[in-house]
Amino acid sequence: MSKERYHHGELRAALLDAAEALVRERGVDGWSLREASARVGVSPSAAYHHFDSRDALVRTLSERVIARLGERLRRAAHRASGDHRHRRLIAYGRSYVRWALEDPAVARLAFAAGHTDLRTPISPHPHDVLAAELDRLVDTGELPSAARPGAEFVVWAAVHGLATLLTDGLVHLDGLRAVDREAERLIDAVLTGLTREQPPARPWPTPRSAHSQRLADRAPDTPTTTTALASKPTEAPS
Amino acid sequence: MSKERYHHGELRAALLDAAEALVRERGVDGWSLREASARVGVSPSAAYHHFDSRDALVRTLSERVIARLGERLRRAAHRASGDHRHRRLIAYGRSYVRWALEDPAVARLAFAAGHTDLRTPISPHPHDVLAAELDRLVDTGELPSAARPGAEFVVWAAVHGLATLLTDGLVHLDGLRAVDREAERLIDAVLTGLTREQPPARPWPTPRSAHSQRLADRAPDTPTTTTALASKPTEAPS
DNA sequence: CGTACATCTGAGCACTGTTAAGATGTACGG
DNA sequence: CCGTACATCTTAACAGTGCTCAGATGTACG
Repeated sequence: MSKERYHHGELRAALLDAAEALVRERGVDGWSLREASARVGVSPSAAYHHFDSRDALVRTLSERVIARLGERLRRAAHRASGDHRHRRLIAYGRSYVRWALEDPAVARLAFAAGHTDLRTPISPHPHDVLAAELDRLVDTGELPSAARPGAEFVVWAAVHGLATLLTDGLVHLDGLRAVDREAERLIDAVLTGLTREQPPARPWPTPRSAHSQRLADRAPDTPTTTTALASKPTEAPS
Repeated sequence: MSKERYHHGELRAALLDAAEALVRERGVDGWSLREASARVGVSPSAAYHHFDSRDALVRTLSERVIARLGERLRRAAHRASGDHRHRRLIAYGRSYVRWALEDPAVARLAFAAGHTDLRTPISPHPHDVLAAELDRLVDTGELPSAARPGAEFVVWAAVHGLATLLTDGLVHLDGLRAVDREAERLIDAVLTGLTREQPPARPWPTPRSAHSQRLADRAPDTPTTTTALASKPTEAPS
């Protein structure tokens, strides 16, 4: 399955793999389509039979990576143990940040601008996994349901921000332990903050379950929050 | 000061301006050095007498933009009024997010990877402005001093994360009002969370004033947090 | 076996960042 | 007022890029 000239093969997947490896090795922009093609053993123009453009290739890769992250986050939350109130979400946050740090270039590519097609659904999207966890928190009474609507974006912002600051080199923490602690502290702070939130009648669309705040079903009058890249409810990743 | 062939002129500044405009118009990567040179009325290679590479140009621009943001944030915090406990920091967060949304491409460029030289000091760095505000909060007794060390990174992560999610199109809020409310909610949650933080003896380097957590003075034993792009205490921007 | 079709190749276009050598204007001591 | 020194900018060229298009090549299937 290696030496053979591709033809009826998995050129598409092979190109994605090569591109991902190149991003990992040389950074988000330190590679060319030609290079990926060459690495796969194919002429530069072959790629254009599988992707409209280099950008399309990158977008597809981004989606694949995000879906993998989503799966990882879901598993992390489900496996979470301990006696901390917020253990599941702390696991979520820790896993998110660790993922970004393990592969900074790929992480950066995943969320880079323009890769969000709004229309393309992503399998277990990190946002949806988070929303599900928050719903669970409401069910167990650990989060007042009044605080639920939109809470996903508060938590996501916090986690995503820490990950971004770290991968972009704006903040540096020495060692994985320090990173874990920081993530934990952040999640804990945000969640207790949300829990004790004054209820000054925030005009949010009525509480909903996860996988809901989409472009489609926006509340008509109030300003509405929408997520790019929503997903079909549940689905195993490739 | 216009038609004249540059020579003894401000080519350097003019190139930065042209590049910034191009980024604004066509996105972080939708422009070339040659184009910026042409717009300024100069040959492509002229730029190389002022910058080592295109990347160096971008780095310099990034620093200029971050410094401008820092100044803006400082002003916003100082001007803050109202009776909310966290009004100054809410103003900070709101201003940060608004800035990012006003000019998404430029904001993205500002914090993009590799532009952080660790060595180059940035005039009023957003991090330092934030740290100063947190110190103030401790002084007025609104934040327990035990929660102070490292708090800057928690708050920064939250704010930066919201800004990033918005500029990268991962989350969409309809209207500036909604954005402001979200920023407010986020800051408020994080700060109350930090305030009520259980004191499980977090091993942080002893509390310090702002402008402190640098590469230089790290606590020797505990994992240490350092910021890229620190700054001289105070200084008017160009 | 031969035709239809997806798949890949080769050559080439306009463009990029970057370098080297040389032209050009500016400043300033005689 | 001249001439030399120097910073500044230009011209020409390099290798490499994304992308297109006409054609070669292999694969499947009647």
